[in-house]
Amino acid sequence: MPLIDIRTRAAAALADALKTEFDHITDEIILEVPPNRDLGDLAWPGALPLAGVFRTAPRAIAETLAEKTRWPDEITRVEIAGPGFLNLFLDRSTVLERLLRADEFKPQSQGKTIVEHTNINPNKAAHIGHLRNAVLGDVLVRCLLHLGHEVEVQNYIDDTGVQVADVVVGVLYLPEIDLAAAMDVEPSRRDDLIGRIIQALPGDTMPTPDSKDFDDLCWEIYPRVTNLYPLDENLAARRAEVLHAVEAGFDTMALDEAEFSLQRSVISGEPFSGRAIARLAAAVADANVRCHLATMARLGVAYDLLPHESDILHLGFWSRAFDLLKQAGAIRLEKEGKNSGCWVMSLADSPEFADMEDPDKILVRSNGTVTYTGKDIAYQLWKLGLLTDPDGSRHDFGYDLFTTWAQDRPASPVSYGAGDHRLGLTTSDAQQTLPGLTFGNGDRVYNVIDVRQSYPQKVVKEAVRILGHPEAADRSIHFAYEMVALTPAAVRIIEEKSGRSFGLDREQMQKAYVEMSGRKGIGVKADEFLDILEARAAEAIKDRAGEAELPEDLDSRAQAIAVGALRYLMARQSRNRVLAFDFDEALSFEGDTGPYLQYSSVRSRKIFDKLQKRRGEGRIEESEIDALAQSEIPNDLWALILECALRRDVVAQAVATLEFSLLAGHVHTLAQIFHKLYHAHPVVPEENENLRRLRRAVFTLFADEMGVLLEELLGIPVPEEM
RNA sequence: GCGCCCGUAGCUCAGCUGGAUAGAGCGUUAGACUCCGGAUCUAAAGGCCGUGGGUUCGAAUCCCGCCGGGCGCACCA
Repeated sequence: MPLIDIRTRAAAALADALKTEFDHITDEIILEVPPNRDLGDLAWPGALPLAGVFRTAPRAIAETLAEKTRWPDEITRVEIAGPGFLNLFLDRSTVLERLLRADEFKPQSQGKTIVEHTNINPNKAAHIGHLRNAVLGDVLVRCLLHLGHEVEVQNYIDDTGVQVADVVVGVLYLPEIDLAAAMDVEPSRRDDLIGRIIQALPGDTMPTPDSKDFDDLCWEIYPRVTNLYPLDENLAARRAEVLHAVEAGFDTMALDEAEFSLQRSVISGEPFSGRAIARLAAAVADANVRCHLATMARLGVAYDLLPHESDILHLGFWSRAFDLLKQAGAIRLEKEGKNSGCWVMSLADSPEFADMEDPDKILVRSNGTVTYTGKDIAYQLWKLGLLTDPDGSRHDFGYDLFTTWAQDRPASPVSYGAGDHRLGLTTSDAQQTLPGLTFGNGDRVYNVIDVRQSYPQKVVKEAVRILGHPEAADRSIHFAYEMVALTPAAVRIIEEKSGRSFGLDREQMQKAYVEMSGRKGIGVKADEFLDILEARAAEAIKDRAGEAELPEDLDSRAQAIAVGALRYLMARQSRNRVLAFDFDEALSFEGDTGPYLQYSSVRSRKIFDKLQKRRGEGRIEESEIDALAQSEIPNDLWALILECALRRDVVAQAVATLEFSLLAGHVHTLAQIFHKLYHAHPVVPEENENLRRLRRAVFTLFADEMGVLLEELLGIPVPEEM
């Protein structure tokens, strides 16, 4: 029985009294939790604004209502305080009792919610900015599931974009000496290097994440290519060719066939075959996707579907959306001016865009190719179930099984290749289906995307609106968050470690933070950082072990602590503030950190281990709950109980505002209350049986609550020991 | 220029639909259990909540102006 339940009933009772006593009708009665427990457990400040309306002193209003309201039975006492606050006191043992009996909350489903997150360009290793996206998206998913929603998680794969093309350009056209340097091998002829790169692909397996994976190879190649574009005009032309080849596709060409074709072209000096280029690009994208999945698996982040941009192209999603947009008169072909030859969406009629210098957005380039925003409109329509064919049926992808996965506990790492969960991917064969699974057609859609993409996101939303679906547009939500940047200190550390300079000038290094850039190669790679975190956690465990023997599960403990530190770091900061990444801060395990929370949880569970050994008692049992009825519950224990009761209120609030700092703050407060009263309320040494039972009850509640909050909601694993 | 975001303790940040004495962590200083784990706890010091107006019984929170910083306004994503 969460607190929101009592709140709702008390508010309803109060509304009734307001109606009968003052003839005042309202459905907006908000009961809040006062700043401290001396004042009460719930409070209603509503008498104050009503004083003017009723021409009565607020205290008098509050007094009347206190007396006349038929309060729910959990409320034992009502007080008037200050200028007219109505303060409610709860029956402590009743609340404790009901929380322990915890009838599980099963709400009605309100249709399917689709959450799109991660969406890393499949052309290089993930960096810590991508981790922010994945953690926020994943915590949103967990909260939605907790609130009883059906959720589908999609990780969009931009496999036909410029960025993948850039890496392919690098492989095919970067000077051999540079390419070999990027690959960290002896200089060699290109056909040999191509062979080595193809050999480095993970194939159909899921790579184990380490810092020498295929995505790390791409991380080195990519900036070398982008650095060269301004210096070499030919290279830019090559990029256009590659992009074209990628869009055209490769039919069924096998990878070894493509490899042979590319190598033969190197030797003969003939141009590369378009199909072979496209096959290579697909292999590069697929390899990077696998690496990204492996990285996210470390954090316990998983997905239901990998929609591919190439399938959006090949299955005519865009051409269908294009027709719909034309029919609706939302787009036009420009005949002159700077956008001549382009199809643009006019935004001049939308108030939000009216003041823009150029309120038009190009959806089809003058060379006939579609922009990302164009494809995104089609994708968004599909997600909302609005991409329909002329016969009224839903335009859909083909689907295949990418792999299966398993997760032992809610926050454990994800292991791919086994287990009951299926991860689907889209295919270009619309007839292909995955038995028992359907995708898309969501009632509500969250797009977890960097705030810097707000403008194109607004354009996509506006397109949905113009196509006659304003209510669907409102249910399509851009979950915007600020970027992760690096403190200058962090930049210096990376430069030192990698032995190269990013060439930032003095002015840039004086600022509060430096933006990461895949194109320039400035960034902290996700796996690299997780490795550092794990090493530091292992060190901390060893330090604390002192002379004692090292635990056998040192690695898994260190992993749990690393994940806890990282996920909490990402969750606790409000989303629209730039996260300036600093190694010292991120590697801290004390204070307001994930490990602090994990420790409080471990510490509480330990009580029961010791209790079992010394007294043969454990967690509170169902049969003992009645005996708690007459317990006197002191203030500090009560504060812990009340905080536990607050979970659903907090989760609902976090989802409504998309502010997980609220959830993080709640867990931190809870852990803090526990640590503070820990010594004052010993369980094992306590001889008084009633007192011991009460404490067992409260700590059972706390341990369970932390399990739900950390593992289920924040995805932070709680190790057996730390 | 237009739009969005940020400005809270020395530093990094919370502060929910306005509500009672603005909270954490780090850092600084001084302390703590022969006890269920010290990744802990106690205490001290540290705040014109950028600034000026407005609305309100009540403003860190809402509105307007200004100052400082960031981002966006691509035939990139």
